[in-house]
Amino acid sequence: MEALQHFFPDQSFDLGLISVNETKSEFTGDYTVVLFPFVKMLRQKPDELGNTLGVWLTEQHPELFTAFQVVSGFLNLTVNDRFFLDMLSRNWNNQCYGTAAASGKKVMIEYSSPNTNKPLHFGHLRNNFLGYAVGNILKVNGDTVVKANLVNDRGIHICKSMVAWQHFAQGATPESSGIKGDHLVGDYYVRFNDEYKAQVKELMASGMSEELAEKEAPIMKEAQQMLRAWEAGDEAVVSLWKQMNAWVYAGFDITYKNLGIDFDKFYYESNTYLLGKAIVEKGLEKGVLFRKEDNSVWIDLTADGLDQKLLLRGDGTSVYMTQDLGTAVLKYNDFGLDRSVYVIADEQNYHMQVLQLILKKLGEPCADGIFHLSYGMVELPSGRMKSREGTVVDADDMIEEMISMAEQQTKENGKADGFSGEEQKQLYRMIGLGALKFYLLRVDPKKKMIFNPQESIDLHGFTATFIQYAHARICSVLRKEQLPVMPAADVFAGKSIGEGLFEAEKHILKMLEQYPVAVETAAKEMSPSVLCNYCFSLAQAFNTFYDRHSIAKAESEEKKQMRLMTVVMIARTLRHAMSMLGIELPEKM
RNA sequence: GGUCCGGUAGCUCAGUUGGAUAGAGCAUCAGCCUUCUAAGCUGAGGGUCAUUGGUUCGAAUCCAAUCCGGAUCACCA
Repeated sequence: MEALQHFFPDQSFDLGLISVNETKSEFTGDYTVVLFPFVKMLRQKPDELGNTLGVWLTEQHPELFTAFQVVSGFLNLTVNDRFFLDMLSRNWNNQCYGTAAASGKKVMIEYSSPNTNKPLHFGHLRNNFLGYAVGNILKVNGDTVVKANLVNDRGIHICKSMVAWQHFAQGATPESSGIKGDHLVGDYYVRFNDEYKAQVKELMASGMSEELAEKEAPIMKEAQQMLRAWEAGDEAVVSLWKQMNAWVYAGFDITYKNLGIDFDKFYYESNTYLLGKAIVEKGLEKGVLFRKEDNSVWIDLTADGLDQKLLLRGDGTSVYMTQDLGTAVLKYNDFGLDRSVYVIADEQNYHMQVLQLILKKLGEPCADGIFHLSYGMVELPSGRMKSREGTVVDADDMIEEMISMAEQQTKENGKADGFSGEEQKQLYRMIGLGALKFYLLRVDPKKKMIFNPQESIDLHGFTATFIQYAHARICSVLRKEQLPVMPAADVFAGKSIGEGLFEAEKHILKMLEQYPVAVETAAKEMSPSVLCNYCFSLAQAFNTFYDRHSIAKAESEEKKQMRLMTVVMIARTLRHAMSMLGIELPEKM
């Protein structure tokens, strides 16, 4: 690209017209320049231009290009092997290859954000993996990243669990029942709903309308009463609330740890739910917001193609949006953020659009940095998961199931023979969790996805296992062969290398050279799937090479050393990329 | 009804700012282990890129309309 710019010293035309692509495999060459864009400008036939350009490039930059071919409007350039070998000698042992220089930008990524009335389910997994991975990707790409979790720890949902616990638990605790805290609390949430349904049914049987029965069910009134007591600071209620939330957090900690996920900062809605009112007051003064007759406060977004939105109830209490306004400003003030990323399902697209627009209208500086990383819902083959219908797949169960599937398949293949018990356990974890993470991250976030249990445990093809296996094969070779011991200069002085890389070798080096670009793209698009695809292709390229050429019995000592450097760099790159996704690679499998 | 998102092989998905004969994996079929790990490799079949029109040297990609699927438009969070 840079070489090309010198060919056109005349800056009168747009250099953006130059487009360079990788050459398709059916043609000879490595990179292709598309000639059509220049034709008009230079009034030359494409093929003539291609020849002139090709001759010029190979003469001026023999260190870069060794040959060219012009095929109907496309200039295919063959890159000098030396270029790739230089890249290899510079980077094969570079721990930081792919890590970008600090950008000076501060980014917060909020994800997970669970409710504290029930355990995490399968739908949360996509959120958790996505947030964790994107946070890492941004970090590697140079940003300073704060991983945040906004815990939804208050509200009617938790009161429901509390009421049911009071009625039915007879003082059961996680310790006394042996049930994980989040599951225990979740059980009483389910119990509440059962009881509520029964009461509604009963009231309707005695002649009440459904609508009225839903309002009058005693257990629901009790929960609402409890919420009011909580907001009034009632000691007994607050103390029960603290206790049950503590159980849930202990449970979440275990789940997060099992998932390999962490956070730098926790926000709790019980601390933030009152924020935002001051912002609303300011908005009223500025005249951006208006008050209706019943004293409720609204913003009119109809001019922007949206609706009117409530920001404060008539009685002065906040709604969801009010809290979110407050939290957005709080985050910004806490860290001085350049960007604030929200990992939230696409059902909240409208909410997030409105949130950003309101902040903008209020003149809040945090508005511009807000980005909604929206992802599609995870559905089962039978349709959408519904907690009320019991079709929810529990996250803890899912993890365990994946690990035991991994164990079963590993044993069937006899792959863990000679492993110690502890090594086996670790391996099953790596494979099971890796498969799950990869399965959820390999698809573009904004597409909704169907979780197919059978497919997710498949360990062939486009999976984490495939990549882990390639890594293990490399480690196996490196255990037997001496790491490159010759100085790079000596290795590459050998004529046997300079005279021609095999296609499979060159393909790998070309891919490795492109790794930093892949990281940059993944960061720019906030898409871990870019890395999934990259790693799969690299592993595939390695497998092809491995099948075709021997490392141990290479054609010359220099070539052997060069191949060892190459596979070291492949393994390092795979680890670097996969660790951003939270996937570990075993040395043996 | 308004807004937003999606529609690519039987299935699940890639496809950079428009570029050559649209690519992977799964599934199906045919080959490859006395030699560095066969959870692998090689090959075959499989397509009206939802439909129609437009923009141009050139469209899966950009524009318009239509069809199908989903989300959302709460004094729930």
